[in-house]
Amino acid sequence: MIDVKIIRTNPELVRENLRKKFQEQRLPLVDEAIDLDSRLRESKTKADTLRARRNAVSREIGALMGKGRKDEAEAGKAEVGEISRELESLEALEESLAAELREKMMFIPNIIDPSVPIGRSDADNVEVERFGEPAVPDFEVPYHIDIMERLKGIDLDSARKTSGAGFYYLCGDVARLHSAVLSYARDFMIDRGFTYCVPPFMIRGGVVSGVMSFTEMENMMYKIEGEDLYLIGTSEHSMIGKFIDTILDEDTLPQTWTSYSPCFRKEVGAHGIEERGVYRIHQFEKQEMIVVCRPEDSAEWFVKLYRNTVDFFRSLDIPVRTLECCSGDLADLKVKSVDVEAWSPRQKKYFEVGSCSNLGDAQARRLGIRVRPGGDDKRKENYFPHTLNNTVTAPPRMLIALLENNLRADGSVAVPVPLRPYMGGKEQCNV
RNA sequence: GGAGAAGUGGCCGAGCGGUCGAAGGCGGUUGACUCGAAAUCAACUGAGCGGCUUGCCUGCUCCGUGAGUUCGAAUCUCACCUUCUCCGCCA
Repeated sequence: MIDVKIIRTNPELVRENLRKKFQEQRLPLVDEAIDLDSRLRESKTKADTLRARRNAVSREIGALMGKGRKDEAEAGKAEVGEISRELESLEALEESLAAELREKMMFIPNIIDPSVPIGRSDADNVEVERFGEPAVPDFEVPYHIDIMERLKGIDLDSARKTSGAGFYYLCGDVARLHSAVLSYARDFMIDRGFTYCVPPFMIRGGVVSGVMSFTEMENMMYKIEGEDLYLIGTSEHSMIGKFIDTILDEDTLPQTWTSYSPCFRKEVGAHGIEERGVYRIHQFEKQEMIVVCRPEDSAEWFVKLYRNTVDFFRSLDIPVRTLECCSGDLADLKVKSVDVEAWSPRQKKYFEVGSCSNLGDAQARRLGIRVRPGGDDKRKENYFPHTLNNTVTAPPRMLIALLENNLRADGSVAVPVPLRPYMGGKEQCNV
């Protein structure tokens, strides 16, 4: 959600942003918001005046009662009664205008960074940089499920019976590799100065609507029946939500956290659940990183964050590239976003394994996260910090890259050196 | 799950129908004293939203959250949330 003041003072910027995102159908929202905003302020001024009068008269009644001047007090009561009746409808109007405005504002996307390439869909995303040599072995690389099955590492049939499509049992070495990747990712980020955290896996509705847009909420979140609780889609939700309604001292910034959690996603409106695979599923686990920082530092943190993921994959010798999300593919809350993609020797192309986003102050504004400026800061008033989030690694999807890139001709899979301590020293997984 | 107690500003803590956005303290900022620091003294010091004469002006809202009673609610009533203590249960 952007500041109403931007719409009030610079509506053309907001319209231009909508055009850049190919959301022309939302252009009318700008004028509607301007209109609602001015009507809201007008009715607020009116109501405030009435409230001021009511407060004054009520105070007088108190004084009169004290002096025993009952008749005059009764006259005051009558006036306040009348004001209250008048206020009733005015306050109802105020409330409905505010709700309507908020509703409109929720659908006006965040102002994207000037560096974001313009494009309609993910087909227009722009490759930024490649890291490592994408290699294709001289034997055929099977589908990842086949690799896993040969290692007796996956049971999708049982999962379909217990839970349906989009779930999995990981077994044996594959399951161990899964845990090893997460443990290694955790320690990798701790070594880079991030604080490890295991957050709640369920959060309240108020937090959910603060960290994501309504469409995302509809399409992603599982709700717990009969309670105001949702299963998190990523630990980013709990980790940013952690700061809801708080004022942070500036010297506690930047907040740099690396968190682990299972992630639950309905994947409605995405590309659907994959029948045979662990690429897009309802449940996975993820090591995440989040940063809360001063607005002027967020661009720098953004680069640092996705470089962490690149370095992580490179430490496992998996070739990756970074892909800049174009304007039309960028979620409404985001200012800028880069995907990290890993090389698939089977498909001979890169596929998404992580996503790094700068949300600007959108989440902070929705959640009421503010910063109290420190001594040397020129700012005098509390301000909204910027929030960023990025994937370190999300197995089992990440396992696809790991298995494909470390597969040998005989079907065995080499365990990359950094993972061996987490695999009891094991150097390979045998068929 | 059951029984009690409690939630007030950055923190501690008083207030328990009107003069309360809230005593007092701590912390913070500024000034005085000092070569400087400490100590001491003085002033200032919550947030959000609006208005215009943009002023260290002015109005509204906020004492866990939401409803209600009342001319008037931090203060009374109800529901919910959270915390603490005891019991039960459990990893």
